[in-house]
Amino acid sequence: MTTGVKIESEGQLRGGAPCSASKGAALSPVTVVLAAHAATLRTRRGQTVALMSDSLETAFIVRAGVLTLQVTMPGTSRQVVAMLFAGDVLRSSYVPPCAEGALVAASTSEVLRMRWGALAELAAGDPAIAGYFEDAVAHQVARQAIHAATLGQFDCEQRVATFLIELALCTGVSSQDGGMVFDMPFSRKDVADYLGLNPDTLSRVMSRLRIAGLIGRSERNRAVVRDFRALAALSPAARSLIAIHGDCQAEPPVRKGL
Amino acid sequence: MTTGVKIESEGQLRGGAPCSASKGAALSPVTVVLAAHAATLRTRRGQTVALMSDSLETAFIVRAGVLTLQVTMPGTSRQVVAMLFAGDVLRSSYVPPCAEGALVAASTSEVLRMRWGALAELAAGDPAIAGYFEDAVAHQVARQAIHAATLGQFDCEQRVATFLIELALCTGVSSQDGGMVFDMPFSRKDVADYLGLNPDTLSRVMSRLRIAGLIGRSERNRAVVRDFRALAALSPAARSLIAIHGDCQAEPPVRKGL
DNA sequence: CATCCAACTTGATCGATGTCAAGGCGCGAT
DNA sequence: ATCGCGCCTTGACATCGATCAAGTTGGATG
Repeated sequence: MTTGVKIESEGQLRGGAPCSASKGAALSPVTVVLAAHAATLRTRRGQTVALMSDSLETAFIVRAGVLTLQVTMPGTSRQVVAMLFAGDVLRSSYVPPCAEGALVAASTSEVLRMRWGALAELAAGDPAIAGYFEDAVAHQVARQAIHAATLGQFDCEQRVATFLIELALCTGVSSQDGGMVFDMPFSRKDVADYLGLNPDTLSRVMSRLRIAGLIGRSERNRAVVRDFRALAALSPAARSLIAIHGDCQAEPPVRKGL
Repeated sequence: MTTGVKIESEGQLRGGAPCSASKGAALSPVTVVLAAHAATLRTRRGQTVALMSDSLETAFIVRAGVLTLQVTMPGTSRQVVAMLFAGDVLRSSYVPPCAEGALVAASTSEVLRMRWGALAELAAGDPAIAGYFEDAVAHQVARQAIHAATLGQFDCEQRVATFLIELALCTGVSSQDGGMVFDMPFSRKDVADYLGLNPDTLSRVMSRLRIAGLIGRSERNRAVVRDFRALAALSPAARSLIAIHGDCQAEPPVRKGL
């Protein structure tokens, strides 16, 4: 609360280039139009955003920052279902019934909120809005598929590598020597819950990667990937992630052999 | 190929009540309208449906049967990302790039296929279609969240219980004694790949459940849940699954506060 | 500057689950 | 009917990752 960063201007809250849902850039014209019909929420790290207002279905559009969508089934520890970046969208009905769902800001972030009914109406009147929403959802569903494969098939090292690559692609800036630097908006427990790992195990894997020189020792809340290529070699999902997230970065989308 | 069941009439391919995406019943008016603009694919068990035609983005609407969406990352075994039932929808862009994706019929099934662009156009002209599609997607995203929690947090017994409950709710018919009977359209390996388990482990868990009397020994391609309540008690996701899938059964869609 | 506390690290140990291999069952083919 | 094959089951064993506990770090606070 005391160290909160004041939001100055839109779109550059984080160091990295904003990662957007597929084509729609973070501050695409569509989100500007939507902003006129929506409430703009500005959140700090750790803040929880209510998923329903007045028990009405609600829609959210992330304009900046990183958030997590979490689900807790009775008797188990929470699962971080998805990381949400600029351009991503959310409906409260995306959270399963009879489960505790939470939308939590991992960093200072900016989110548009409106009734789902209002958004559906806008979308009905403007194909650009409908298309933006559909494409954002498609993008996120594809990421969810990668996440499912990560949870179901990868060993712990592959999971961690996958996570680091995703975050680096979405919020990182490359250094000239093949490395990347980015903010780490998550606690160890957050990451563990995203990857379905034990926090201790996660710590061990990170240490191993650090010793191997793939990642660097970093200050609090900051991460350094020293050798992106080597990290990518560890993750079976690397190519997919680069294809899906890469085109938000500077580089032109190469995407050979798709 | 030789034992294929001939499709006689729509909507009753499987024994159970069709499970639909939220409100839209399996053969809701919307899918009837869409059928006029789409190709109708009829598939047998094991048949793979091409996700793209002419490298154009394609949309699918499941009208009957069960299909699986599978993703394989290089160097790992496949992950069954989702089971698709009547009412569910799919865009080819839901499959991550640079990964091998496949849509495979688990049972005799019926699927509508059309260009995504054509569906988007229809949706733009008819809010009912747009709403049907959006709600179907929301429904599936919520199920994906449950699946992620299953893969990330549940132990093997909880995973198997969760799977059996989902399938029972979607395709099963209840017997009077608290049990349910349904077709088992998946091989042991399919289920294992859905749950992120080893097939041998799955076999062991099923044996344990059988010995405990929760499920019954069944003929080939058929499953019997003897004690649904006891099975539900094993799965932390049971309440969510019942809430999400239950309303395709007899009960009218209550959904208060939408 | 000293202290406190939360978050992280790391070692030792255990158990759940994966792996391998042998055996059984059922279905289709001959 | 019998054979052969694919799929499933089950036991023995190996291994990865979870758990527990002690120690360390670093930032916040007075």
